[in-house]
Amino acid sequence: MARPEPIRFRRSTLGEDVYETLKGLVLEHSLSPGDRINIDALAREFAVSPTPVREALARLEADGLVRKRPLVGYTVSPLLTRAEFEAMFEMRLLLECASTRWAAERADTARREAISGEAATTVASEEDDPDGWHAAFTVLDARFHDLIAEASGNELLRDGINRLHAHLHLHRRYFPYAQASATTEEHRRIAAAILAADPDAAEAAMRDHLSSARERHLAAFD
Amino acid sequence: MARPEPIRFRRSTLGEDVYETLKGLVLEHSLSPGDRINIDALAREFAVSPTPVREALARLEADGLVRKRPLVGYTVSPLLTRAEFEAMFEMRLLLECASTRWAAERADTARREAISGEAATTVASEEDDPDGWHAAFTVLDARFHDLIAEASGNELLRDGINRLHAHLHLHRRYFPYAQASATTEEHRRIAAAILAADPDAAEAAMRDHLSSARERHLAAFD
DNA sequence: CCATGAAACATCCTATAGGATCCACGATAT
DNA sequence: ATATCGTGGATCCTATAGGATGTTTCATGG
Repeated sequence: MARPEPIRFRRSTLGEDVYETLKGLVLEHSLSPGDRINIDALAREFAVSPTPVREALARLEADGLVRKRPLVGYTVSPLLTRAEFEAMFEMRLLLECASTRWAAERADTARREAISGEAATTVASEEDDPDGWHAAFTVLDARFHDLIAEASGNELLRDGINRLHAHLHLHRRYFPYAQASATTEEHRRIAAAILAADPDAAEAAMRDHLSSARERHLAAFD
Repeated sequence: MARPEPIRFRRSTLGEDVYETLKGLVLEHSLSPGDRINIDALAREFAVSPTPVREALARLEADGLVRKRPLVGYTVSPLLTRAEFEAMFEMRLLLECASTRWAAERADTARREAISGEAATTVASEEDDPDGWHAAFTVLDARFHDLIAEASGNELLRDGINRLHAHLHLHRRYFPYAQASATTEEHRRIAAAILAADPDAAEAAMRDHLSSARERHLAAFD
């Protein structure tokens, strides 16, 4: 807990900036799951008053990233249990498959090509910074799935997927896995099916991808 | 805009109570879609300070019930457009069908019977209070779907469904429809299939139910 | 040695006040 | 008449301070 950066920001409102910053701290594990969050301490650290911090925490709670016990305080949400993780992947399977199918059915040409382009992109292999590499890969993965969700044309679906992605990201940071090559190949297959406007193939490819990803991640629970 | 109730509540924290109260006001249309929300005025009305009101609004924004423009103010979220409404029902179809299938597959006996019981319940037909009757029917419907979602054993799924229900409710209040008898019958079929542990039949029944409901609601857009 | 109760502490929660920003209105120039 | 600019008012946003609550510690009795 040593981040004595005053952090001078002012994009629009302090509450907004504190929210984004805090979200980043949680997602990159500068704040660990289970940690208690001292509002006054955070306020001092950010050189702001507790008021915008409270507002940011209220929003983070709605995202499920922090938990609140009234008159006691906030804590960073604990890591998913195995059961919760399985439930999360059930939900992902549901949402992502639909997202992919609809993208294959409805997306305009520009979006289809954008998805293919994203799938073709690979992370520069900086061997000297495995941690940074993993982060870059995660960003790439999130963007790929979000592009598909956007192409599905259903913003509620997109929101739901992104909401899950935050928790997936959280889990990944704790149990990084290195099988990125398989993931990239699976992404290419999905993108190809979407480009070909083949909903069945696209959904099947996404289903395979998520099933494989699920297996890869489940190893962390052993 | 005349609700001079001081509102003395103290369940746990003021922020929590204000959140629940405001949510109720929006859902029952005491605050109409598009209305500007004056933080100070609300605080005076509730006899609290603006601070907990802000916190409640931050949470409501995450629920999608209010919209925020930084440095300008909050407004009640506008009613769903036809396209958004269709997207919402697409999402509902996805989530509720899975919810029903899993409930039929996994639920324990007690929950199956609870669902059947809820489906068998009918709203007392108070002819003198059609508005109250409609509200009661809405509550019944929400509880039925939530019971199934709970029985599905996936809390994330349940959250997602309830999130959608808030918007459905909002739309319903503006365009009340009276075909409750059909709804009740459809509920019974779903409950029967779940009780019989027949996932395919349960999912199909839910699909029919939602398709019918979609048709009933879509009339409001003509 | 363990259980119970009370007091001190830390922290959260709320109210109030002032600075900052946006919007609306009106005046002036073209 | 229209467009542009400046001013006033309303409202939001943030900081500070004090009351309220939960937690912990420590002493006391069994």
